[in-house]
Amino acid sequence: MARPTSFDRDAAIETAMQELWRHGYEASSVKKISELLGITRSSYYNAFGTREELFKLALAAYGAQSPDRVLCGDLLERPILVLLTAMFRQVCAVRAADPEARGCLFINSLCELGGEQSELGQLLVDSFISGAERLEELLDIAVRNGELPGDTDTHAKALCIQNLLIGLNTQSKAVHDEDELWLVARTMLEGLGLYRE
Amino acid sequence: MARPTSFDRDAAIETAMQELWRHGYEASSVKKISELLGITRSSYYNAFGTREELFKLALAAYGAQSPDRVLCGDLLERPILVLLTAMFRQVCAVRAADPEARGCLFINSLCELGGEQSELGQLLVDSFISGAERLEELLDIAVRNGELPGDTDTHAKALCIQNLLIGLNTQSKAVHDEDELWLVARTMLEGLGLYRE
DNA sequence: GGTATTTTATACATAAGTGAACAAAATATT
DNA sequence: AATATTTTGTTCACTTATGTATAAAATACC
Repeated sequence: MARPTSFDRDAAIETAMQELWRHGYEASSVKKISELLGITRSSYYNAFGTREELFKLALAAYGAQSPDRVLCGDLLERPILVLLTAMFRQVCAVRAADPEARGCLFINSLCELGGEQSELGQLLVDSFISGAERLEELLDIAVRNGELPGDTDTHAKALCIQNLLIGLNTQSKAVHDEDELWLVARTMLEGLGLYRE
Repeated sequence: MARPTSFDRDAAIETAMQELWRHGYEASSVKKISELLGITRSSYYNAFGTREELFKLALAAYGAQSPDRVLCGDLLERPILVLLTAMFRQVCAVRAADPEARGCLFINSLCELGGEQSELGQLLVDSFISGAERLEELLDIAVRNGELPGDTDTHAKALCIQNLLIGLNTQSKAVHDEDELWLVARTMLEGLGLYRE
């Protein structure tokens, strides 16, 4: 019962996400994104509200295609550590294959905004903590499944996995060779006793 | 034979560095920094040239006080791995103690600008690569000194150390407890066979 | 003291960026 | 077809930001 939008909302979010991924939050002004989308700022504000709102939508869109999304799923067929190892291999492949070396949008944003005492900064920090807790749960399951020794410090290992993810994604901005990235990931996973073929 | 500057140049660079550390490169406009320093943009341009130039000066000032500066020194009294372990402990302490959770200026900048094909982005990427090579040299010395087995893959371990540094510094934006950070560092170093008391 | 030299202040011009207001356009529903 | 509803286009008012140009101020040197 109203005028329809002249553009594809989901496609616009996707385009905006790619730009945020490329240049970060602060560099992605309403003006720039509007011009990129071929819409007026008027339409931007109307469709998405503030810059923060669109950023949150972009983060969600990113999450749906991120190589570490597998960790959020509920149904895990394969053993957890096999899945984890495969995920890291995927991360290395995807990051090395990006000609723009953008790393990970989430981690980039945490780095850019995590220190600020803004709503977005807090949101990113909270998501990071949730991610670590989720990983710890997965490792606890792995212990119960006999994939890991009973005395495994799953809390420490969960933080280490997060640490490795951060490092690989950021490092991929300087190291573009998949084998080099994988060398790091494999060495670290082996050192943590988490590597599984 | 000329009018002297009304401000302390080194102090100004230090103040600018702190601000760049806090909010990143793009957020630190000439206007903001000038107002923060209590000088006019005119003086800014005259004293430092472009924003890039001041940023490079700030990077140098940061490097001189960074917890990982020990890796650049030539004279190493203690065994290298003891020094390395101590450095990581220092990184954890310093990052946890920062009430603003700014992480590491260098790594923040690599994350923000590393992907862009700008002069600064390339400079940061190059510095990162140099850092990895320097670490590899140190590990090679450690092998020769008998601190590490002869078959150690120093290339892999050097990249892993860089990875760990990136992860800890960025993670410190979300994890403010020194013990938690150290837990990650120690677990990783032990896993890599690099931990020494 | 006069002069050369550099810093600082001020102004100018221009572009980018934000946010709101309001009218015009488009469409689904009645 | 009229209307309610939402999107879109346009304008306004304002701040931020960059870069330059030019004049005024302050000092060192002769």
